[in-house]
Amino acid sequence: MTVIFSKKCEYGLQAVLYLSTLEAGAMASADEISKKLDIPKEFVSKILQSLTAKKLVKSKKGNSGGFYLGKAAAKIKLIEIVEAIDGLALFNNCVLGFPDCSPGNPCPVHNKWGKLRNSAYNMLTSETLEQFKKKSIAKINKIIRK
Amino acid sequence: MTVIFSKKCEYGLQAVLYLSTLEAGAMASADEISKKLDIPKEFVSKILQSLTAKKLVKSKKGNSGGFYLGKAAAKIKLIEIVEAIDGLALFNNCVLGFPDCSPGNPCPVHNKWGKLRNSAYNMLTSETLEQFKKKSIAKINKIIRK
DNA sequence: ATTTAATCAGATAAATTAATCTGATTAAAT
DNA sequence: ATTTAATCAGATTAATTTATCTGATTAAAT
Repeated sequence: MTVIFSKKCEYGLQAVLYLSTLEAGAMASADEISKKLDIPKEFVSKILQSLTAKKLVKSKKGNSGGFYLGKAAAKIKLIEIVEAIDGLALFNNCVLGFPDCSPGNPCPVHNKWGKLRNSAYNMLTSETLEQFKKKSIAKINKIIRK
Repeated sequence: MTVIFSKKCEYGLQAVLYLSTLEAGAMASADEISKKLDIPKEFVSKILQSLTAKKLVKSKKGNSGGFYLGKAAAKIKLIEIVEAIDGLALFNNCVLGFPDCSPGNPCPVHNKWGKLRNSAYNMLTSETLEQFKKKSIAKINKIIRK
């Protein structure tokens, strides 16, 4: 294995980045998102449902319904999605799995990992979806559906 | 979830760090390791078996047998354990799960993650088990078995 | 020789995560 | 009104990871 985020979280992040590229007022169906990102439709649908429950995403039922961001892209940070899906354990637990890792009882890589973890946290908090928009559009447009 | 290393890998790293704290010529049984690190005996046994197959660890069968490092602690780096158990996908795959993430086709956090990933790699390659020895001893001695 | 305590090997079980399926509800469009 | 296409909800299945069990082999100690 070796993973930072669960598949659920990866898909959630991708889907939310996708929603952030839509023009104001537009929405995207689970089917559209699934096709554009090449991820299982029912799975992305479930994930967005859970994000809907947490107000990060909104949905509209019925014909021509779909999902859209729960608030302005300029007000959403990736960490919110991560927290909603995977939680913040990554930023609290010992990277080597030792119990009670802390400054007073550090594992062999405690300090190094601490710095890294802060950088990771920063990566997820310093920019908003709005600031990622250009890059998101570029990346999503290059995904080739198998 | 949200994990860097699998449980298997965490336990493997802990066990190898434990072996590195033994005095020259000594070995430790799966039972001893299990008790000292508070991890399931059969599991750590299996993991060390797989590391034995890869020559990172050696074992001696029979009464008063056990496991010991396959080479000098000064010649083993954490990355070798990680590679043997989890592989190096962490250092190759996109952190957001996008396909074909590369400088020419980057995801929104590609550059930031690239730097982080290098630091993580460095954390696992810059020091040997020998250099971690003091810290390993200190940490292991503070583990309280439940 | 026998006992004991260890690794080793393979099967199995349990738990978690990932993915899919089915049916109900909702609402726009015809 | 009916059809159609969407979310929603919950159940189910599949896959993977984590953990345990059983028995065989090995070798030191008595």
